[in-house]
Amino acid sequence: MGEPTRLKVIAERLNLSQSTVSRALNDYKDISNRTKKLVRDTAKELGYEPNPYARRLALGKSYTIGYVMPAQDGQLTETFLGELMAGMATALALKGWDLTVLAPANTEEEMAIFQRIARTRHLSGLVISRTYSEDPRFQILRDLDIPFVSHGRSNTCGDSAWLDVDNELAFAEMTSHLVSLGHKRIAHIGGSPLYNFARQRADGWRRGLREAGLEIHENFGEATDLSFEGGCAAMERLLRLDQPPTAVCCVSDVVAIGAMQAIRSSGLQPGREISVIGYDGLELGAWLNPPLTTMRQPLQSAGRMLADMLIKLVEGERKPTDSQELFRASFVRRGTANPPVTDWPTSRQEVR
Amino acid sequence: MGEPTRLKVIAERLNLSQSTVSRALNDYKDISNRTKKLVRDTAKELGYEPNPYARRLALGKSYTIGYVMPAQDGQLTETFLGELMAGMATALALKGWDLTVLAPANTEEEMAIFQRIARTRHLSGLVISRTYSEDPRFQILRDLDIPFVSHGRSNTCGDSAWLDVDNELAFAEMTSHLVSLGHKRIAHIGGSPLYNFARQRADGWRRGLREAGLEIHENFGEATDLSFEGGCAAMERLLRLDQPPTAVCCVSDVVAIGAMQAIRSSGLQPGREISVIGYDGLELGAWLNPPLTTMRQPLQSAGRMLADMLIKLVEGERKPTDSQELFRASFVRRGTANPPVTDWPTSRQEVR
DNA sequence: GTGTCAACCGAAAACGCTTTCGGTGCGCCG
DNA sequence: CGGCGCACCGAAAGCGTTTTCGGTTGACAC
Repeated sequence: MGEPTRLKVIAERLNLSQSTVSRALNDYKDISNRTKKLVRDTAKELGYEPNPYARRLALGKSYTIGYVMPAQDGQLTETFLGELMAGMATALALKGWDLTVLAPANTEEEMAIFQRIARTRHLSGLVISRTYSEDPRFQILRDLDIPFVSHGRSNTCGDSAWLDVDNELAFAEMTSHLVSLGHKRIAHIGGSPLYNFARQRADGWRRGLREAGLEIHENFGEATDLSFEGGCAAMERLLRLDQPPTAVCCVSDVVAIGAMQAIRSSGLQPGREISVIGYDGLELGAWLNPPLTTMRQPLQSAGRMLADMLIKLVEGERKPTDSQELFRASFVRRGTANPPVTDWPTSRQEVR
Repeated sequence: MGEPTRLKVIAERLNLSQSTVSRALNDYKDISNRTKKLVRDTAKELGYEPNPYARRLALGKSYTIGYVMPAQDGQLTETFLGELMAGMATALALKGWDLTVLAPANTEEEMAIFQRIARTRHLSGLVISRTYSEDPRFQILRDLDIPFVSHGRSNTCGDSAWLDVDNELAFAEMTSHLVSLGHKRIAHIGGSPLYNFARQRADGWRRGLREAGLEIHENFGEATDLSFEGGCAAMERLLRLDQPPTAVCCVSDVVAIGAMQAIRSSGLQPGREISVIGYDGLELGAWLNPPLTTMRQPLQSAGRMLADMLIKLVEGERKPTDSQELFRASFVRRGTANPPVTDWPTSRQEVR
């Protein structure tokens, strides 16, 4: 309805110039305290809010960053998107910045978006996620001189800014937890090593075994789809081994749930003959029986941190090399990680 | 690195005025075809992209809409957020519009955001979601004259624009499907009627019963938390009835999974003694055993549609009253909806 | 009484785009 | 040959800020 109030009207109302009003509001020191107060009061009274686009034009800054949604390969059921974005949005709003969403359908579109940003500078920074082990985006964004923070590291991330959870540590801990329960035959169902987090988690599993002085059976290291079916198939392969594992670390909760399914349909019970640990901390894991033991990474706080890091980067308050944050995942003890049972797999034939 | 190319440089390069170049690019009819082609070619060659903020300032339009994330009451595990936002973002990008995310922590913050938008007009429209049966936001946004589309209807939505899925129809269909399987004692585990979709779904259940000529036992109509525990507790209450139901329609998959849990822990099997149907079409429902029968609503397309509707609204190409879209949920047949077994609940005592 | 300095403010340019208005040429008709 | 209309383009204003630069006061010292 009513036209927004502009600098002009509050200037006219006070018989001041626009520039005085502007400087009063921006707390310049060559404006008397009396007029500052006067200006601020009437600004508040009239409900003045500066026009962001005029402001951005004048200042040559965009006060906006973009979040590049993970390319929609499969389903976009990533349950973490909501929390992560909420975290970013709130942290940005605190400083008057905006968050815009970019949803490239494929790599070409993503590249086109990067090019456009480089040309118009209408976004002053980006947050990218779902990083690959060899991820060309790092080099491209550096070449285009677009400030960015990645959620997840990469082999190619070089000196750029990132925030990651210590996947390797998490899976080392997961493994050693199983060791402390008495397990000796511990397998890993991982994802494609093209995904950097999958590689890190597999590394963590190996490190956990090494630190426990256990041998690494390479046929205990499965790589599969990041899906229920993938976990199912991988677990079936493990179950067909001569000496199957007594515990498995799974790259994700969804994969773990698939593994549980495979265990159950071979007549065994997850958490008894074979312990299972997932990763993600999905709520739904608690609804299974037995409820899935897992590890959870912080998301809202990660989102806030990503935003804060990027702002500092854009403002030049910090260099990329000083913007590298490693979060730690926390254990969620539920029902599928228990000491091994003694009569298995020795008595395996009888079970079938 | 390099400064973005501006109108000025391409004007100088061609010995034309800025205004000519601008009009050439915007296809004004008082520019000769020859110069239009000339201008466009060098614009492409130099990789020209207009500065969006200058453009928005000059035109007085923002070419940006906001998506108000559901307030973070509990967990933000809404699995649909990603898909919905991806749909909106892609539809907007097609027309050169931006999507910004708003994440108010509570109602006061939400109101403050609305006020600010009304003052600055820096967003030309909003998409709101998670609507309540009595939702004050409709009136407020109308009063503030902010164009908006709601994802979900409300009693208070009046003449405004909305996109909704026909919840009532879905639950009527769900119920009549159970009737066609032979069920006569069909219960409903719903959510708080404060949520409009919960009220609609309960209505659909009643309508399904009515259309089948079945009596409506009001103690078959449960209302509970939208959570696993809520579904669990409600189902336990139903199981304690003298004559328990042989089938339940659940307001959501998560609630349905809770109900399944309660059924199982009372010694019965979901899909045999008691059929269960959920709603949402969550992937994870397929991983349970038996896999959960459910209904799915379109999300990516809903997001695209929401964006398109809002653009038309903002551009004045359509009135809110002509922007009301009703989607239809589709059945996902899995394993928990089967004909009733004959020896139950007659032989109930023996089962226990 | 003149000069100096600080304190305070206004005029105006700039950001990069759109759009109105007016002004050239040219052909064409009367 | 005067006038008219058309096709094409440039100058300039405007969008709402910020910021530079300069100018006006008054006080104060010399």
